[in-house]
Amino acid sequence: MNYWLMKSEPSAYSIDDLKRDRTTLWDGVRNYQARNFLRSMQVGDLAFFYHSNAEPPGIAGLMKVSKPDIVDPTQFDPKSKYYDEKSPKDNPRWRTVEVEFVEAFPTLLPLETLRQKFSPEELILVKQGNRLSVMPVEEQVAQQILEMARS
DNA sequence: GCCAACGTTGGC
DNA sequence: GCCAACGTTGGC
Repeated sequence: MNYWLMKSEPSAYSIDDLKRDRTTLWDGVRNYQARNFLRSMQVGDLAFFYHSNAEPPGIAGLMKVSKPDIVDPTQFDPKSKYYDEKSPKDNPRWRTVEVEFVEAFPTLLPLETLRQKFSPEELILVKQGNRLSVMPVEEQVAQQILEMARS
């Protein structure tokens, strides 16, 4: 079982939206490194739900991978903002996963707190200029995050 | 809204 | 394959 962190702008889709929907398809990721992480996710993996471009930004909750390696349908939808005309139909470029709501933390764990607690080596998220929207989290770090978030 | 830090594109 | 120009992300 692996831990991950996935970013979403809460104005587009928040932890409360996921709580309401119970599951969602994490579509729209158009970065190869993030795509590769998505492809390596397995059912039961846990992922932190990070609110980016928020005030303040931070980790809002936890979710679980419920379906692995799904072809992202938005790449073939000309009306979608994630449409990719260059993606071959017989070899889709963009994959993703379905995630399931696990919990919303009592209070948001702000990026600032994470910066104080973890070095960039421990948690890629806090590396300056990091724009990756899907990233792995070390198990030890994940445990500490859970402890902080739940207390 | 600004802009630094990226990732991508395309000419050469 | 290099790299300048461009577009995007996301903290502030």
